[in-house]
Amino acid sequence: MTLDRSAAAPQADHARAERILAAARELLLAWGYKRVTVDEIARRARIGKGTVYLHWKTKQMLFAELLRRELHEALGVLAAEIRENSAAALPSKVVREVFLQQTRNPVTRAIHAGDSDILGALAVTPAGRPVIQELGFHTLLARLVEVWRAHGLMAVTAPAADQIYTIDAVLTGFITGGLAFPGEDVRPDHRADLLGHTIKAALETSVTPDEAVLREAAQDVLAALGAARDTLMT
Amino acid sequence: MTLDRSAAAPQADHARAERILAAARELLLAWGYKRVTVDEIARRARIGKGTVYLHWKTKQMLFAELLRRELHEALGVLAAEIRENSAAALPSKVVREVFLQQTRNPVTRAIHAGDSDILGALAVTPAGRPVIQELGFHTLLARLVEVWRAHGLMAVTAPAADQIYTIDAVLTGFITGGLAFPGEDVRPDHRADLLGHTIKAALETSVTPDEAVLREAAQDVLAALGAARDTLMT
DNA sequence: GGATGACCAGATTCGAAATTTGGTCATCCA
DNA sequence: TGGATGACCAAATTTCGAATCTGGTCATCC
Repeated sequence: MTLDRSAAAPQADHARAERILAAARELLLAWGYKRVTVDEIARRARIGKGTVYLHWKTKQMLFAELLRRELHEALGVLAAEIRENSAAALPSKVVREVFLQQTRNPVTRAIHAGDSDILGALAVTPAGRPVIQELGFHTLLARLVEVWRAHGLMAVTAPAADQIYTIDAVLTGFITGGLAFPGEDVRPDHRADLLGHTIKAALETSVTPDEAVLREAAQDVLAALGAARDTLMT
Repeated sequence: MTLDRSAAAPQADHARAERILAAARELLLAWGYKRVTVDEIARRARIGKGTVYLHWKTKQMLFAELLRRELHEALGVLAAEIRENSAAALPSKVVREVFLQQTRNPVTRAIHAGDSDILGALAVTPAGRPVIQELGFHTLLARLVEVWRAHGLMAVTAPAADQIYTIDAVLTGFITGGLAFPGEDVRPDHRADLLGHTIKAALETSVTPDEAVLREAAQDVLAALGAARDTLMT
């Protein structure tokens, strides 16, 4: 029977962790980070509150994992698209897709929509290491720029730091949403297109890249994404 | 003596208004909108509190005028630069300059740096009409895009609304500052250059504009700026 | 008759009590 | 006997009424 238990326990453990995560996600979307209590999460997952703490050291770490998973998933989608079509590895396409993910994903959108308190939670890796959000994203962006430059998709005449800064600023601006606009709000897909066009015009090299070059670049971009995803899950 | 008074009174009135405005500006920079009291403004201007209300109906209107003046001044600088050099009327140059004004001006910077409570105050014209800030800025931007398109400085193939949106989003992103950056912060002038480059690449027509065309466009831009400035002062 | 500051009502702040909540751990089963 | 649990605790947050502050008025004064 001990065999049974030692084999079944981790399984049950895993399933239970999933239930907790699912409950946390539901509540996060419904109430926002601050309103969600560990008690309520436990109730929804039909377990005792203490049990939550058998899986995560703190509430913050629980949510950090939730967010890391969403990010992991989003990067996965991006990677899949690039594998399917090398052209998706172009700077403008990647930035466009990041914007769309950010806009579409209910969790990131919920975070962005006022509950930025949660951002503090992201600053923790599963192991407990600090700063994943900014540093992680920034590291990835820096690596991508490096790759794009190496493959001639971006000009190497301008400093990489400037290009990184520009991408970050423009992306931020489009996500923030061109502030208060009277009347008609532009649709996400259309905004994404405008963003893509802006990045392309401002940063991509004008020559249409060779298909072979594109494929090689895509490999490196995929590698960068993979590394980022791994870091995310530690 | 009544002659003397009727001639001197408006003069004194004007000078007094200036003193009040100056005191308000000082306090705004030192304390931020919310901390500043009408009492303190009056004290600094060496007048009674009630006197402030002989000039403005409310505290909000007093600060609205202060901000409108700053904006008026900023647009004046921009106009002067364009008069001196037609090339300054190019989209990228104008946006670049707006960014620099926004960054340099202590008042707008103070507002942007946390005291957004004050933004409510901007939403009032001297007459008491509503919404100057967004609507005023947006109207000007729309008019400028119109002018730039008319003179072939911007592509007319893309919808004007898209171009307006793009400019607004990019400008917002650069002002917001490419969010949290580790380590070195890019210097304002350099950021302005990157912004200019981005706008130029994304929106300006690639052909170098003829000097004559540029001069004509500059005239229209100046007219638009003048109109905006007039509206500002009602 | 223009300037003033005491005055007022509403807004803001303060602070202590009450409540909530993240996190622990003695207890309890399976 | 080890994993699950919920009563429990300290710290944080919320409440709410009192105290204070401040925008705006107006009777008074020069």
